[in-house]
Amino acid sequence: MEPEVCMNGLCGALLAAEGDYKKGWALRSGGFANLCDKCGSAYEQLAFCEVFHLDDTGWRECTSCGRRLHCGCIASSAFLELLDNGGVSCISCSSTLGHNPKTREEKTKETGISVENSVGETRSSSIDNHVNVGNLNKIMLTKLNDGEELLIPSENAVASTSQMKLEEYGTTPMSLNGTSESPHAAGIIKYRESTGLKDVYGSLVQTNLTIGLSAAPGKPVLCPSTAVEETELNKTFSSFQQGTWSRHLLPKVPKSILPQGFNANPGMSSQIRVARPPVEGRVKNQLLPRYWPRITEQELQQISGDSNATIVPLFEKVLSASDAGRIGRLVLPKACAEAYFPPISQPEGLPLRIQDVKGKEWLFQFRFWPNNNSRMYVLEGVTPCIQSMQLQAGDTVTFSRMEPEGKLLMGFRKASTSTSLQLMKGSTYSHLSEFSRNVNLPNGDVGWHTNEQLGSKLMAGSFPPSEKKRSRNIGSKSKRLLIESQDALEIKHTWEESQDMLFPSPLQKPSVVTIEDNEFEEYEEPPVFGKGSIFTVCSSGRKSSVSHKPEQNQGYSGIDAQTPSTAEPSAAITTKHPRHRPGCSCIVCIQPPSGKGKHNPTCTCNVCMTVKRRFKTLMLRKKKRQSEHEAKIAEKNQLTCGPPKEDVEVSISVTPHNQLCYTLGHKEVEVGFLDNESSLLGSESTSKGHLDLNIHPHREERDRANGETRVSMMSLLQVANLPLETYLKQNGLTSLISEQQASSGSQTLPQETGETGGGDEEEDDRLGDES
DNA sequence: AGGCTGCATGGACTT
DNA sequence: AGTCCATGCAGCCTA
Repeated sequence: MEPEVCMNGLCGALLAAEGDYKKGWALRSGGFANLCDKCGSAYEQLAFCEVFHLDDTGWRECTSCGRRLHCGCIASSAFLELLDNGGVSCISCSSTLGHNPKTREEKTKETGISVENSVGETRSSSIDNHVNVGNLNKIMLTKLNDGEELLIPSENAVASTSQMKLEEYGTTPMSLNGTSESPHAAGIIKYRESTGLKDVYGSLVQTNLTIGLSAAPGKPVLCPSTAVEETELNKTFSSFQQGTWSRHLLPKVPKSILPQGFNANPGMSSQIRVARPPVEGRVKNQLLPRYWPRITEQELQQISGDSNATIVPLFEKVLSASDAGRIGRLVLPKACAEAYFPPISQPEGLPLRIQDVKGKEWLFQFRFWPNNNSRMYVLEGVTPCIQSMQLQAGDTVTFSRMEPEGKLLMGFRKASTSTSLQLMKGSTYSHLSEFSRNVNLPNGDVGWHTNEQLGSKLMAGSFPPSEKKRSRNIGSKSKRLLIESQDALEIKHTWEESQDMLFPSPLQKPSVVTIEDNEFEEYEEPPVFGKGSIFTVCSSGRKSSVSHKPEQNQGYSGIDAQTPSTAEPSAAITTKHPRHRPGCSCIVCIQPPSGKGKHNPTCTCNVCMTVKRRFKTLMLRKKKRQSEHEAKIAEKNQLTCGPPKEDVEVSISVTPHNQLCYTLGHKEVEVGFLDNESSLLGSESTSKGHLDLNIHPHREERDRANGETRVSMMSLLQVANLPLETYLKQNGLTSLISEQQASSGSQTLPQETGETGGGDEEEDDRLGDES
């Protein structure tokens, strides 16, 4: 399909070929996505005038459900004129054509900026935050509510595609003036709305406003833009470190982002979380905005009680897993530590008294470690304090200073309440407010990131790149913690899916235990991962009965779904394998690459050979253990009728994805995928007898209407009892025969007959060493 | 054995 | 290329 031109043909923008945007929800640079209200899936909407596809009417189809979606969102509204006939045109075309802008204006007057988005809901914002996009290189925003001017220099222009990276926040750009100075607004705002989860917040507009104000009234105020990256903010804000808070400039929160029942009112802006740039000049260019203390105006007002003390927010930090862990060491941002904490010259540092939200004083050791010719500052002994605050990874600790005493204060903000709940309650900084009832706002600028994390933080399963930066710091554990309460459902779902991957020992029948209306199969033997299990819920519960459905695993990636860690999603994500290097042949590193056809059955690459070796090892081990097992059974049968415990220590399973796994105790190891048409352990008539390392389980899933394919334990045992050579020949692994012969008695066999525990690791290590 | 300490490592990010 | 920082881990300490 040839790229099309903008439907009005005036701006000349090339529109994406259909195939480009229908590939899925994966975002490309400059693109953004909307969520389909029907299926919740995202569809890609490319940056307007860059590549933006409109069909004849300006509607598009959800790539998932086919539902037609309106090309409207708060961002695109900056560019689009929603036509009466349902079509869409960009503002430049619209203005040229003389389209009556009142359509949107009127909507705007009703609810601020009000544009129907893809789901038909009304996204609104204050009219004062009227979207305005000027030309690409220069934007002048004028006449704020109070008459102050905002000037966005060209180098920081909102629409500077080269600099603006709004996706850093996953937010919706908004500018701040009430008049559009640029009738030919055809700027491109790089914008990404969070996608990937069927999240109630996914459709919420996120607003990110960052404004620098000079203290001098009347002067043009440099505004780094409503959407610039942090570095830009840093640069720009450096000019305003000594400015004053300008509460009047706080943007109003779009209704749509507010919790239900939260009515917009003039005080609403007070609840916008503000990232304050550092108040002290010595770090103004060093402290990343992520460490800027964020505080809502309402919180400030709460703090501004009747106390005479002045609270100076210094910085904040999202707790990492390490910070919140039991080690009790809180890594301090270097710049923050050097800026706000006493200077230390010795690694031992010095004790630091910090008062917590309850007024309790804690004594920490503020010290540093030499690190790469630099320093790594830590607060030691924070565990009791963190536990006292019930903080977890993902929560935020805030450091402030009480003036004039200079006492350090430590507040916190729970991740679970840092967004909508806090907006609702407006008590985010209530902890901090306990410090004082009166605060003189430090001179500073306003840099606010309105609900920057609303929604984007929720993308536990698919953090948008915009959150990459922040998520990096907090890791997957933090992702878990950043999940809103509503997303507990997601966790539960994952848990269910994990349950779904358990399968009882084939040799034992599970007993059913009911826990909180959920019926669980209780296994005397450890369940096997990678096989289907039965997860049921009582009739009184939420679900009646859930049998195994391959589709349920669609949410998994091909790898994750089969790895044991899937049962612990966070663990699966946090594994970074820092010690793994190229050539590592551990089971993680040799995950079969996706894409059928990359590996032939005769492929002798490291991955294939390792898999084959392992399979061979498995078979040998299986054979040996089976013979031992049978001997034990015979022995036990003479004494008792109880089933042998060792039965399922080793098992082979074929998942519904045709994935061949073997399980050692609790440990499940993926071997590879069975060829689509073959059953590795099945009948000879259908077996091609080779491992296909590249079949994507989900693709196979779709092709396979029968659902799961399982091999009975007995057949596995039969296979295991076959002479290895026979088996290998049957299954096209003849190459391994010669290999085995070559290596028999030297390396493999002695180890194969060794201890069961750690056998895989031993082999991994050996293979790794070999490689 | 388990906890603690100090350092090393490496990915992510910045310059 | 340099820097930051989250985290792993070896070695030491302690119960």
